[in-house]
Amino acid sequence: MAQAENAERQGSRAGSRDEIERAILDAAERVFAEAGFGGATMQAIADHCGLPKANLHYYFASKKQLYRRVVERIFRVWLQAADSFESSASPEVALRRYITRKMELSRAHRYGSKVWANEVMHGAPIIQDFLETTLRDWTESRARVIRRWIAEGQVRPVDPHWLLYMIWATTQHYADFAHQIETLNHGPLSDAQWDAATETVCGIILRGIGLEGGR
Amino acid sequence: MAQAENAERQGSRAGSRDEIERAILDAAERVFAEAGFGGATMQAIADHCGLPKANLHYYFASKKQLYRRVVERIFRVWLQAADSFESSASPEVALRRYITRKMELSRAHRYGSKVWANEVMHGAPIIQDFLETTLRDWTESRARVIRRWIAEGQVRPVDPHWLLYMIWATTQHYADFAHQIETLNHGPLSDAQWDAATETVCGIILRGIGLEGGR
DNA sequence: GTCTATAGATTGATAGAC
DNA sequence: GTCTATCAATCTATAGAC
Repeated sequence: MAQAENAERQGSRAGSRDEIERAILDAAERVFAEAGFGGATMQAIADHCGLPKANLHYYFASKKQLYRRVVERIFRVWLQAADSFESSASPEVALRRYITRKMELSRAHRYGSKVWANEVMHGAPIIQDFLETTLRDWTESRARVIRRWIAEGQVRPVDPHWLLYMIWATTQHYADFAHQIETLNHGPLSDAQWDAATETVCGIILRGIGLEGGR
Repeated sequence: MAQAENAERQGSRAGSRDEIERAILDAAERVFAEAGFGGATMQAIADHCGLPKANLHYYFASKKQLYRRVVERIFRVWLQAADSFESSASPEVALRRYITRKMELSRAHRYGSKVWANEVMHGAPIIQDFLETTLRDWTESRARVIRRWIAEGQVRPVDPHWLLYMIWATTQHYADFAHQIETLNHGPLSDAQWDAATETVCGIILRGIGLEGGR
């Protein structure tokens, strides 16, 4: 009943507080991605979610805080993809699944990827602590797995870091440089093209470290 | 004599007009890279080259024009790297040389690479015509070369575009995400690490498309 | 909880003395 | 060609009516 009262008070057009916040975060993610933090304006974000500008300051105290919430949300998506790198699986399965998941994320969360890239390019003022803790721990943990594969003779000897950077770079490129890719492609990639690109990325990397078609 | 008069008139501290413009462009490249176009301020650029803010407007009419000049300069560096992809060479030599050159550029021109990435991520408002002409022509020309290699059985069958995107993504990642890499590495990459990363990138890609160590 | 109006701060750009 | 002072525009953030 308290819920219904609440909905009443909010008027008919508006959704719940969570829904409105999500709408604002979606709009902000897109505007931050396309204009950068400095180039983004609260007015543009308000326009993109059909809200009066002042309302944004009711839900989020400041532009900086809104930006921080956007970045935190992207971080959760990143963690989700990181989990798909299962150290218990074979190198073929683990890497193929991880690369595929990262490609899917680049397609589904283009704007999030761009915000992340912007944040890192600008020196990671917001997520520096995350880089030094969660990301570093995750990277070293997977590096150990890859070194184990190498010791077992399953994978050609490479520094795991250069391999991981290559996977991150290549998959995220399809989001961050989507505009360039779509210009060269005379339009957005089709489903078939996404599949082909994913397969090619998997193929080159797996074969490049000595997997698939062995020797 | 007219030259000496000119130097006289400019005062003792300042260099030639070209030197001052270059100093401004260097500073602008760095500030645009680290803050984005919207986040960059003329004041910050002026501080970075030790000039009063108003002088910037004497040499460059507007912030937008200064930005355009920075991007044009980066484009010339890009063209220089593109030339290292020699279609007359063997696939091993051509690709290894191109990748190596791109890695060198990522190391030498970190800020330029970031400005380029920013520009593309924001929809390439300035360089769109270049993407549709020079870049597209270059890409299709090299795609034809790669398809020829494939037809000759020298390279495994892959869509040349996915291969080129992979090379661009991986090499530019070392500039654009330098902050993340240096955080994970506990400091800048050493000469030996740059060499090792370059060698690993070459090795994985060449082997991934069936070159080096054949089968 | 929503919206209009505006205060307060920043910044791009220019005027004018030197 | 250099530098100080300042205008004009823009944007974040808030006040206050509804």
